[in-house]
Amino acid sequence: MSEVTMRIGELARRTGVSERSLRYYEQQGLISARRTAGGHREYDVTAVAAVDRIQCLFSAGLCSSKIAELLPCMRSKEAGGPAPDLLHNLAVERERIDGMIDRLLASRDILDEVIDSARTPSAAPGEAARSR
DNA sequence: CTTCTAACA
DNA sequence: TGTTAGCA
Repeated sequence: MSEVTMRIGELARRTGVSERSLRYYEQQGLISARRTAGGHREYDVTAVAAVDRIQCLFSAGLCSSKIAELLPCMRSKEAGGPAPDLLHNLAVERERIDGMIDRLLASRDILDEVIDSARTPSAAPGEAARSR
């Protein structure tokens, strides 16, 4: 079976994130890794899920600094609760993501229009009706 | 061969 | 980010 720890090469392979990016994540304080006697980064299996979540947040448009603030709030309940303005930032990000979702749905509708018309030669979408 | 850091044809 | 250099 797979070991409980892995080095950067395997974490990169398992997450699809480049080793370069993994080291960058660490510089930004997004992930942590202990070092072997030789100075090589050593990750435990939970790092895979951690990197996946970071990627998820990055793809949603959050910058590394926001992600860095957000992550610690997931591990355990901060003594005193999440920072006051952090909560505000997250609400703003949430609204932005809602906007992205709307645009994605609209984009999908446009693709569906083309896909559907290709299946049914009946009508032509938009004005692109030059089907040779 | 793999990883590390630092830096840029 | 990629990629490369020079080590360990």
